[in-house]
Amino acid sequence: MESPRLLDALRGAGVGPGDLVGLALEAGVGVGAATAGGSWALAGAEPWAQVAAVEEELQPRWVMWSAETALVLVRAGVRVARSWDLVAVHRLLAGGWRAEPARMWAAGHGLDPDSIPSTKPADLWSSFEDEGADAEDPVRPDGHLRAEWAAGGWRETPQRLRRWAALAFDLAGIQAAGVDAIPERPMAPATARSESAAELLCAELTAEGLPVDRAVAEGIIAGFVGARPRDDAEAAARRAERDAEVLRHVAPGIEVDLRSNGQVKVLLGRLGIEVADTRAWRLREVQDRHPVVGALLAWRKAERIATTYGYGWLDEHLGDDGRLRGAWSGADGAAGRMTATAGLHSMPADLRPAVAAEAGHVFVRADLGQIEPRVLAVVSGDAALADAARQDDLYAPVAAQLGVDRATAKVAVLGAMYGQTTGRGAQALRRLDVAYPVAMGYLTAAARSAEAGHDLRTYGGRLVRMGPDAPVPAAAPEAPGAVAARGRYGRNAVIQGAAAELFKMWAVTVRARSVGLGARIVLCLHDELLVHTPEAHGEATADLVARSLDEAVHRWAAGTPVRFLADIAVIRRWSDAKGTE
DNA sequence: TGCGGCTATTG
DNA sequence: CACAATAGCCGCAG
Repeated sequence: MESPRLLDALRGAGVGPGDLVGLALEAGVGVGAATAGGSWALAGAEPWAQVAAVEEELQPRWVMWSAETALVLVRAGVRVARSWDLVAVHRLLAGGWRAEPARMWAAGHGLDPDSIPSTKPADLWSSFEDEGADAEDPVRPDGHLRAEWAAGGWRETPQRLRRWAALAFDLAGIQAAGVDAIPERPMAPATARSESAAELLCAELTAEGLPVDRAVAEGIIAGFVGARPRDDAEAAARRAERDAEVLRHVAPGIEVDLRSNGQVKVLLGRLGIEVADTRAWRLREVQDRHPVVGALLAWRKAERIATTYGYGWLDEHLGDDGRLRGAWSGADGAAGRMTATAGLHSMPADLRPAVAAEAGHVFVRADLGQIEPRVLAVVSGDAALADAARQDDLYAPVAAQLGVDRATAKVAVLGAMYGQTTGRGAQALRRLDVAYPVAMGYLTAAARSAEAGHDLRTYGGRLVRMGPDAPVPAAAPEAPGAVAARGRYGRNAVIQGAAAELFKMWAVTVRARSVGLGARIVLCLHDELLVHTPEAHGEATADLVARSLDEAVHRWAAGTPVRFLADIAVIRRWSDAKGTE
């Protein structure tokens, strides 16, 4: 048991709730901490105990270089309420995805990222630069972080942890000034705090996982691909059986690799069925022409389970404790939605019955209705659309305004946000321009700016990079359609990105308010939350989720007439929830 | 072996 | 089949 010496130091320095405290820690080495009043180094094998003591007494805002620090804490059983995540805020300020310490440091100090020193020994220039310098100083004479420190050298000694924590504290101050200095985006400081908390949530999601009932999952998988094969030979036999079920519909002796779309297309051609490609919706159109088509569609579904969501998937990602784990990221490289590996965001609906609350627990499932058009109403400031967004069903008043049916109105609104220019919604789109000129103008301005290669900022202040190294056109920039593709990307990014910001604000509010109930968010799905909570607290958690939405909306868009509605249910299995709209 | 294309799933 | 994501397999270039 270590004595709470860090607590004494920070208390002595006058640290109180919400004050920034730089933090760096390494198992087996110790912990470093820093504030404006000084910095401290403490050796110790389990440095998180020091952090836990400070958290309990002082509730500071911990400055972390990345969510890796949060993951170390969570895995040691330590949860902190507040953080300033340098990676999250860097991505907000600078856009893109790359956020190594040296890059963030360079951005904060106005240094050219191309001049960041590398660790390569052949880098003579950086060796020259280092001559005569103190290797214990993490900052080089030219202002860059020393490569050896950034590559992990900061972990080596308590003294280095102290310096690393001090640098984090300094960089947080620079970033905070940066988010305060975006006059046209007053929400940016709030977004920075919310995105930081989202990184804490991601660390918890990564460490704790999603409750999955293994027996139920195996039963569902067996229904598609049969019982678990005992060895490779049996697996190959099962695979051959599935293929044979399709091939029995064609002449014997025909060799077709069903996994090769080219060969499938040739096969269909020989049967007199010409298709442009072999996508499922196209195959469905010609399903009545030959029985092999239906068999092929069923085969595709089973094949997907076999290859992606089968026994191998369970073995790789489902722990003995019944938790399915993937790596969570707080913001993708584009507009800032949360992402997760292990297929957590694209698990087939067929598998949802396997996502089951543990004994003595229930799920609270909540999903936002029509979040994107409601977000459009807020961020564009369109009074007419905001008026429509007062209703439970936004599309009903829009349809009445346009003089079209609801389905057409919905397609048109979604088309406007995605950049669709053809099809059923095209005519209604022109009516949208007349009825909601402010909202449509907002989207058009984003599209034009993106087409010209100008960066965008979301409502919450996230930079969406549209320059030469933007994530979007991977193909030649002047290829036909590339300009239009940039426009669609930018048009959508300001909506999807703002929706992601609101969603995360909701999620971290639920996280903050649910501590006393023992409720835990176990899945975030862009507009949907799944919360695992003790059975006795199901209704209380549902109320909390609803109140948290009101609180988040109030903070995100104070005074807006736009309503954000959540469908909330207390359930035992994810599949118990009614289907989405 | 790496990468673009195709396909499927989710929001 | 518009916007975003992860993931797997095929076919081809190096």
